[in-house]
Parts: sequence; structure tokens; C-alpha cells
Amino acid sequence: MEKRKSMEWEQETLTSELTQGKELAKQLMNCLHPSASQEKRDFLISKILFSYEKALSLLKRDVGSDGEYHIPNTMLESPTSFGNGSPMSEISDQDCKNKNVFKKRKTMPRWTEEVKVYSGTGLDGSLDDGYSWRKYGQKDILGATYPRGYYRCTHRGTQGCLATKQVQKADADPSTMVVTYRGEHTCSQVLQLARSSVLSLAKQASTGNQNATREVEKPKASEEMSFSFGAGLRVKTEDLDTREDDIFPSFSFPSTPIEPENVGDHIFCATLMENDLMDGYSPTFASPAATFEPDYLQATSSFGLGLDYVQTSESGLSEIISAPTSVTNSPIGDFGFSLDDLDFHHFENPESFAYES
DNA sequence: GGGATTTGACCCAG
DNA sequence: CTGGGTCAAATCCC
Repeated sequence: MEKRKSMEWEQETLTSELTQGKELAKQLMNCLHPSASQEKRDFLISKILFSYEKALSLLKRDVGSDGEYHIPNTMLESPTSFGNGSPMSEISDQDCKNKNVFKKRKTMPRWTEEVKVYSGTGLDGSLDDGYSWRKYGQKDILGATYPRGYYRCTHRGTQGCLATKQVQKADADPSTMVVTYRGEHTCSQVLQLARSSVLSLAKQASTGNQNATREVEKPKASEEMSFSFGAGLRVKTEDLDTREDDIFPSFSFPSTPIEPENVGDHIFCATLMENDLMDGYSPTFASPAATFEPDYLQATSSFGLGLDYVQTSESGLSEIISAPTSVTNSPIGDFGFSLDDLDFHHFENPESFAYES
């Protein structure tokens, strides 16, 4: 049943991706004349490649018997995995009251994403990705030098948020933390994050002033987050809004303290979730992306630009974030595309793009 | 005192 | 049977 559902979804997504690729190719054609910027062309090319890459990944994707999708991080374009197979509904039901988590383990669809994060601080498991995590276990893993720490969302008890993550030092490089995110944040924290992120994006789009948004929003993200990642993570954050088009905005931002004026904007969130997250665009990229968006952003922005990733036996692809300082401070303009270039495929519904004024 | 972490035991999947 | 993931009591920390 699950499988059938996911197959249907795959087909839709596949079609969607291919169609998008086609549209992008058309756009590219329109950019062939000299007046068009090279950056824009590059951007379109990257997007086309990405679309096809994604389509291919759908074809090749291993949908395991456990219903788990193994997704390359670099494909985390849009965390709209709330579409089909989203754990959201199933999880909340089946999980909370049922104490038998082990059954859930098998039946619950989930997405495993691994991110290697350069951790200059060496603070084990203290990676602050913006969410509140509570450690609930640690285990020595066979063949691994360092133990793996298990964290779950602090709001699990109060809000039934099922997001979890695993943090482990890389064997090869102790300064690198391998963080595996699982499940989706269903706590209000993520909604607030989503809301404020999208609001900013919407404002940005409406004003066409990227820098303004950046100044208001980014600093909030990077400064208030007390990152433990060191430079590496910050970098990603900085890059963040350069590619908001690709990433689902609601999951693109690290958690930031909730601003009073932003609290209570439930309508926007609800609209967002239904119209954008649920549109089945790419179910494979759900909330997990939210938790490690910095890397995920990097992955997106690096797409087609030589990002390295390696296959892992367990969960598909591990993204390797390298050169932690190389992009720090990279100005948004470096990407050389304007909002006009952005593909707000997540906002196709005008109403969903509305925001409170 | 309350919340977070530690750690050994337990359970399930393979 | 083994290893990974989770639970929960004990402990720690603020």
C-alpha cells in the first residue's frame, strides 16, 4: 500500500521533474542572446541538470523494504516531502500512543540524510542546527571509532515532534561530524521557522530587495543561533538565501528565536503546508532538510558546481562539506542571479504566497 | 527541583 | 544471533 502510493508519487514527481527540465531548457533558450547574463544561463543550466538528476535519482532510487527512501543530500532541493508518504500524519497517530516504537521503526516512512559538517569546535554532538535536541542515547557502533549519539526533538513529549538526529564523529576525520537527521519536525518551532522564513522571502520577492531581507533575516539566523559548527556552518547560513528558490523556504532557515510579531501567523503557515509542502513536489525532501539546512543549502547551491558526495551503504549519499571558510562572507550577489531568476515552484498558488502585511 | 545527560538493558530487524 | 535504536532509571547540572 505504501509502496503503491509511493510509486504513484514517483511517477508524478518524475513527470514534474522532466517537465520542469523542459521548461528550464526553454528559459535557457531565451537567454541565449548576448543580453542575457552568463550567471543566469549558468543558473538555468544548473537547474536543468538538477531536475534531470533528480528524475534519474527517482528512477534509480532504492525504495527499500522498510519504505525508506535513500536520498542524496544534493537532491534536497525542496523539502516538500510532506506530500505522499509523509510521516506526518501516520507518525503522529501511530507513534504517540503506541509505546512500541520498534514496530514503528519498520512501518514508519522515513528519510535518512547524512551530512558531514565541519566542526571546528570539536564539541561533540553539540551541533546547533537551530532546533532543540535532547540526547536520549549513545551507542558504540561496530567498526566505528567514535560512538553515535542519539538526539530527539525536545518537543517530542509536548508536541509529539518526531524529529531525531544522530551525531557521530567521522572515523577518518574527528573534526568532522556526521549528522543524520530523521523524521520531520512537527513542533511549532519548525512552523515558526517556516513562517518567518517564508515571510522574509515573500517580502524579499515583493520588494525585490535582496539585501534588505538579508540584513534583517540572515544576521538573525547566524547570530542568534550560537552555532557550534564553527565557520563551516555559518557559511552555509550565509549562502542560504542565495538559493531560496531551490530550497523550500520554510525549511531553509535555522531556528531563530520567535519574534513576537511573528507569532500567531498560523494562517500563513497552514496555507504553506497545504499548498506547498503537500503539493507532492518532492516528498523525499522533507523536514530533515530543515534541521540541517545550512549544509543542505550548500548542497543545493553547489549543485552542478562540483560538489562532492559519496555513496554510503546505509542511506544513499553523504554530502561532504568542505572548505568551511571558503564561502564565509560570500556576498549574496556572488551568485549573480536576481529574484526574477528564482523559480518559485513552491509558490505557484498565489494565495500561498500571500503574506501578512 | 526541574530539565538534560548518561548508561545499561531491552527490543526489533536483518 | 548480532547490531542498531530506544527506553528509562540514575545521575548531573543549573
